[in-house]
Amino acid sequence: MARRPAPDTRERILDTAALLFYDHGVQAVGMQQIIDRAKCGKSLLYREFPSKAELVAEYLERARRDFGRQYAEADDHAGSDPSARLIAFVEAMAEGVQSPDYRGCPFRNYLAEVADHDDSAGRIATGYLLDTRARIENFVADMNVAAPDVLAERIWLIVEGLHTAAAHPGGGRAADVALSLVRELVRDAMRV
Amino acid sequence: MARRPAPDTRERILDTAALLFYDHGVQAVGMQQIIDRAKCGKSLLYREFPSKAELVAEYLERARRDFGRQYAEADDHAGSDPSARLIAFVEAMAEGVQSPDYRGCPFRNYLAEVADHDDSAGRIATGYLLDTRARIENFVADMNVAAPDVLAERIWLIVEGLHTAAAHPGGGRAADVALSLVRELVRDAMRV
DNA sequence: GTCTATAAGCCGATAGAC
DNA sequence: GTCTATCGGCTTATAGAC
Repeated sequence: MARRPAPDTRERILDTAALLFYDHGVQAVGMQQIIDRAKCGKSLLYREFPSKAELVAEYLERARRDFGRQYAEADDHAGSDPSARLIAFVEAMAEGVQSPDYRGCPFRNYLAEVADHDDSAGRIATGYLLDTRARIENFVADMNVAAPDVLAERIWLIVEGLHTAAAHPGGGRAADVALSLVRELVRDAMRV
Repeated sequence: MARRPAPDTRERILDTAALLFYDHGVQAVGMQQIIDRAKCGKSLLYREFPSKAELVAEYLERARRDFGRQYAEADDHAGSDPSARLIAFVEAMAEGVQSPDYRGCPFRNYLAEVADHDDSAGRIATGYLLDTRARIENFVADMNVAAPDVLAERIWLIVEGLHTAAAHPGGGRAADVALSLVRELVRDAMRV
């Protein structure tokens, strides 16, 4: 018999690739870099991930799952009031940008650096954005406010700004600013 | 003497490079592509721009000048009231994202795709963002509102969101949303 | 480990104005 | 013919892929 495959190879490679992709951008990272860092051979990487495009897609897909889990957990603690759930969702996103080595949202970064949004990874990234936006719209729709479309559009704009501003110089307060503004908009919308 | 140099060579190359860089991202565009499109030889490009990094820096520097001119023109028509000048500034930025082939802010895109912000181009991009933010802060400071820092931070977040959201699917209304929200924040801040 | 494509950058070759 | 702006192939490194 031959050597048994290490069980966590795929995850280890994906971990390594994810770190590099996030820190340096997808295009700037070569397959050789990932191989060196993951301490695996080329054939092993290419057995698990048939191409770089596939590896990138898996990186984003896993990020989507991870984010989805975080948001689901935040939602569990938020009770059933739609406005509370909305705030909890924005809080969870705001928490995500607070890391000192935050370098932007992986999906937004991918869409900014790759022009073609119709490949596999691009569809995951745009899908994530559309899902996030739809989630906000659904929460707002359940809130019975006067102009739900306006409120949802505004919150979406702030969420976009949150992820972008936090990655820029002097963006350390973006999370607080976004949260306070969303809270105020929600409060005002429900008061009327 | 001998053959005269074509007068607009440098501008033509820079025009071509700018279009390609903006449409496909800086990293995805090769020097050969620029050479082919600009219908010039390699030596000519390398005589005008000693390296790709220099060419990218010139692309961003020219964009900064162009944007600066647009904003200065908008400011000329805005009168002297700081709140009107602030609104005019945001209107000018909102107009900029309305193009059907808008693919994001060139500076923000560059920072998203290149991790190292300490090279020549990166300093131009971060400088542009810091200048824009400072301009907003200065307008707000001149407005004599109760909490100028909060207002400026909020408007900056919305401006970041404007540029990001407009490049994403379904972002066609981002300009209107951002403008109406900024107008409302300014109005509320001055009412109190 | 090797192979092919392509990147950035360099230099000999070409050609057009005097 | 000569001088120089410009061209396009060449070199080396590195990419992705088998």
